[in-house]
Order: sequence, then structure tokens, then C-alpha cells
Amino acid sequence: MTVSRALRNPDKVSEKTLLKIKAVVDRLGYVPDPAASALAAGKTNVIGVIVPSVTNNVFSDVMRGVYEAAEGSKWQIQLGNSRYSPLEEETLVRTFLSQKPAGLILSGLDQSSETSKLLMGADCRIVQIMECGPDPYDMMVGFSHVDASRAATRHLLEQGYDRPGYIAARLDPRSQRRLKGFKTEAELAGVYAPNRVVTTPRPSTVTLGCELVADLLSKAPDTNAVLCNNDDLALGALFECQRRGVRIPEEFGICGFNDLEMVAAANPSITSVRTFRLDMGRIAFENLVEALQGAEPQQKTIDLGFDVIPRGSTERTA
Amino acid sequence: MTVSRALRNPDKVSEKTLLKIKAVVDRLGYVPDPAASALAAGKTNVIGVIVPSVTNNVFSDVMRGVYEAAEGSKWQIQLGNSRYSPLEEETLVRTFLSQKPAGLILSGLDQSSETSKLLMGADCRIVQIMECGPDPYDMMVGFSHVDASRAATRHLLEQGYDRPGYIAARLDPRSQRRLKGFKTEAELAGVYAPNRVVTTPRPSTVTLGCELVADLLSKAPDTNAVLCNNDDLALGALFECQRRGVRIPEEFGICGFNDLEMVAAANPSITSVRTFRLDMGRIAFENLVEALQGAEPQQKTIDLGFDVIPRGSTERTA
DNA sequence: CATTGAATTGATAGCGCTAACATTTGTCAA
DNA sequence: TTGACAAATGTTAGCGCTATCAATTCAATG
Repeated sequence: MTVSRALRNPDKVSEKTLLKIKAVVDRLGYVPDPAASALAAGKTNVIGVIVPSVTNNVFSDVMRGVYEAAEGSKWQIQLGNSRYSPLEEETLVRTFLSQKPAGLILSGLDQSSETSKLLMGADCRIVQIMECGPDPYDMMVGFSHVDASRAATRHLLEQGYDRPGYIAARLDPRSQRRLKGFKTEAELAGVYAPNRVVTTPRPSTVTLGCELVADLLSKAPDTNAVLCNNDDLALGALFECQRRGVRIPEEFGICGFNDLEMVAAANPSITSVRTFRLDMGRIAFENLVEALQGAEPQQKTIDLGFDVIPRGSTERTA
Repeated sequence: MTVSRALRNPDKVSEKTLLKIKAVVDRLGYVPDPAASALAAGKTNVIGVIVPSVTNNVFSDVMRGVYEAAEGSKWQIQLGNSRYSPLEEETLVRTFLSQKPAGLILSGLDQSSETSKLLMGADCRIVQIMECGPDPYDMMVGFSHVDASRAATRHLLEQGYDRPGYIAARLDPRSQRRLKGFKTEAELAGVYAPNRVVTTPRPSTVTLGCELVADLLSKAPDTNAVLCNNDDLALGALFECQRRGVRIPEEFGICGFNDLEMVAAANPSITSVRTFRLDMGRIAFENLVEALQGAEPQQKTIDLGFDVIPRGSTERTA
């Protein structure tokens, strides 16, 4: 028992015994069995993180934020990949909960009703990331996708692109909200045209960006700008326009989303909407841990906002 | 006891009781406690995967391969991020081993001697990925980085680029071997020049590719091609050359590494070395599971090879 | 219908730890 | 020195499973 204490609450054990214990632990190479600990204590130091993709740069940045924040702490990150499937997400939540995690970080607002039920009844702290919305299960760190794409659309309009289009792949809930933001803002300006919106359920790639913008230009040749659902598509759009000799930004404007590092390096550099993915992961983790340690966060929902970063690809006036 | 059996070995329980148990399990929403199971059985269904980065596309592809292979199985993937630090890797290995995992998948051949010791004494199956080399701890799935970069270098030489350079960021062991391959092949052809090699410890980005190629061209202006340690750098190199008006591929050839999806979409498309990252993850997982089920793999080491994919950025002759 | 062996089910102990409480030791003032 | 209290250490039971072996049921046979 004293050993158990020494390892978990060294300050509850006298200096002398602490030293003695440390010596023996070192000599024997003793490592506590987390399974026994979990069983006896009825809880673990596991923090489950569920993301819809491990390859999507957006989520790998978030993951990195979490890992960097967790580094060196006693908290153990457990990653789950729901692959954009609500069913897989449900399975993951179930699996994670069976492990009695200390906390759960999951993406978005749109869980299946079954998952919701599980989460409501869960005996652990929960942080939703990627989005902001009403009624968090517990805590929330994200931003408004609708507002972000509205701002990007306004930027295009302000630059004089009066026939903007939209391309998107894999319409997950966040993509749909971004599309909605575009539509709202375009309608407000009286420039919305359904045939200038091209989408596909396929996952985003640069090559797909080429295809989608090609499709857009054939369906609505008068389109003079495109808001891309993410930066991969935007880069593809740029490449395709270059191949076709469409002059960027004079004839055609391109705006991406997320502000991945690469878009600033492109030629011309690509306008994008900066999102705070690393911070999102870090803050989600930090708030979760604070809550676990009894310090309730100031606010349940944290909106990290976004920034439209104007670059060469939409620098029409200047 | 019969319930435990019903859930783990349904074929050891009669049809009738099985049905009865299933009904009750459903009604109560019973989920077994993995901690108790681990404690009692002295083992788990956890397969630990340790990668040096979660943001690097290479590893996220490998991870995806593993996750896709594991999907639906009883095996639980536990991801660790060593962040290119042998020390963090050691901590992770220690943590993972304390959980009595069924298996471990880890990257590369270059573990710290302490880590090696841990792994040798580990009571679980081990697969090393990313590279091929002698003396696997247990199993190995990868390819030869030296051979791959030698082949890429030969391609450049064959295309008539007689003053090739090399740019690399973050010199992890695999990058170093790729650099070594370049050097070997360039020396063989009598065209090696140390000032045509530019490296930095910073992590790879597209922007860094721009900087490195700029650096290369200022240090050795007569360089007429560059082998890039990875595709991010290659894309940056392309962008930078375009900005400078250096004509690709006529004046200057660019070859990347890994064949990320985006390089084929670029303008001109970028030559690269295709590696089989998804397969690597999948096969590592599959072989591990087979070994766990008693079916020893045909060979301890599997070399997945690579393919040089010639594209526009080195299409000098044609 | 008894006998046999296989199939199925059940009883028991214990995995390694921690919560809760009990006991011992140490410290200080009266 | 004594008592009172805090600090440190120890004792006990049990977390929820599974390995092992024991007991029971079942099916097939003579």
C-alpha cells in the first residue's frame, strides 16, 4: 500500500521510505499494471480522442495539438478513427466508454442518437471539437463553419468576383455547413446559382480539385471564382486553371479553406481561411484536464474563430 | 463463467444458452470490462503502433492502412507518437509493454539501446515497419531507402541531368539513408558535389522546399536537378523554380519521394518514388495477427519495394 | 436401460491493484 | 512524562473477469 502511495502521491510518504521504495523499484524494474489499477480504482488515465480521419491534414494537426499538450503528463491518449462513419463512431464510443476513460474528445456536433445517449450517460468529461454549436454534451472547442465560409464568400465578392462557385468533396456535416454559409452569403448578394456548386461524395484530393473545377467550368463557364471546401481542392483548382491557361487572379479567383502550410507557397499564393487546428487540440486537452482536476472552465464553449487570409489567388484589385 | 465463454468462444456454448445469454446481455446493455479481463487473463487485445509523427503524410497513410485492416476485428489499435525522439519512443514502448499488448508495430531500425533491450525481452510479437534491414526483433515490413534513392538518382542521371543536387529536411534515419543512396549513386557516376547537398534539421514543409532549393541554387548555381527527400520539398522546389522562371524540366529536373497524391496533379507533374505506405500498415497488421494466431509468416522480413514514377518534372528527353 | 465418453455447465481461486479504515509512529505543548 | 493530534504506514476486502478443474447433462451404444 505504501508503495502504491509512493508511486501515485509521493507527498503522502516520508522522504526516507520514498527513497527506499524508489531504489527497489529501480532495481526490480517494477512497472505498475494499469489493468489492475483500472480495475481496483474503477477509472483510468485514458483520454479517448475520436476523429473521422487520420490522413486528413486537419485532423492530424488537431491530433498533434493534443499529443503535444499531453506529452509528459500522466494522461494517456487513445486515438480512434471513425472514418466518417457514425456507426463506427458509435462502436468507438462504446469501446472507449467500456474502458472507463477519464475523458473523451470527439469531433463535431452530429452524433447518432444512440451515440448521444451513450455520451449523455457517460461517466467522464467530454470535449467536442471542430465546431461550435448549442447544447454541448459538456465542453466544446471549435469555430463556426458557416461564419467562416460566409466571410470567405464575402471576400470573393469584395474582390469583385460576382459569379462565385463552390466545389466540395466528401460532404461531412462541417463541409455542409460551409456550403450553406457560401449559399447564404451568395444569395444575400443575389449571385447564387445552383449550377455553380459542384460536389462529390469522394474524399478530397488535389487531383479531385482539378476534376471538380473542370466540371464547374464546363457546367457554368461564366464562373469567375471558386470557394473550395478545403485547401487540397484549392491547390487542384489552381493547377487545373494553370493548365487551361485561365489567369489567376485576373480572370478567376480561388479561395481555399484551412490555410494549410502549402497554399502560401503556391504560385500565386492561395487565399484561404485560417483555422486554429493545433490550438483546438491543445485547448481541448487542457480544458479537459482542468475539468478533471476540479477547475471548471470559464465557459463551456470556446470559439476559436478564423481568419480570412487574402493572397495572390484573389488579389484582383490591389 | 458460461457467459464469459459465450462472449469469447460462442462455439463452446450450446445454441440454447447462447440465445438466452444474448437476450440478457442486450437487455442489460452489458459490456465486459477490459481491465478486469486483462488482469485475469494477463494479456490484452491491444496492438500498439508507434510512429514518429502523426502529421507527416507518410505515417498517416501507414496508420490508415493499419486502421483499415483492424476495422471490425477484435484487435484494438493503440497509437503512440514518438515525435522523432528516441527518448519518447522508449517511454512509449515502456508504457505500451506495461499494458501487456498482444503486439507492437514500430517504425524503423534505429531504437535506443534501452528500447532494444525492452523489445528483446518483450512478451509480445513485434513488427518493424518503414524499412528493411538485418536482424529484425521479430518481423519486418518495409523497403530499402538506400536502393530507392539510388534508383531515383539514376533516373535523373539517365534523363541527362549531370549535376544533380539533394535537399532534405529533418534528417531522421530514413532520410539519412536516402541521402546516402544519392551520394553513392552520384559518386559512382562521378557527379557528386558536396555543395549540391543542402539539408536542415527543421521539419519538412512546402515552404521549406522553396527555401532549400533557393539555397541550393545560390550555393551551386550550376545544379541542374534536385532529388528531394520528400514530396513536400519537391512541391516547394517546383514553386520556387517557377517563381524564378527556371524552366522545368528543360533547365532543371525535380524528383520527389513517396509519390503523394498531389505531385501527380502539379504543373508540370512531379516525378517521384512511389512507396507502399497503406500496404505497409495493412501487411504489418495482418502478419502480426497471423503470428498471434499461431501461423508463422513465410518470411520474417517483407520488402515491399518501390517504383520510380517518371513524370513531367524530369521529362527532358522524351 | 445401463454405460461410456463427449459436450456443456458450474465452482473456486486469484490476477495486481486501491479505497477505506485501522494502527503505529512522530511531534509538540502542557 | 503525558496526552493530543497529525503524519505515516499497515490491514483488509474486493474490483470483474478468466484458468482450471469438477460436476452435470446429453447422445450414442451394446
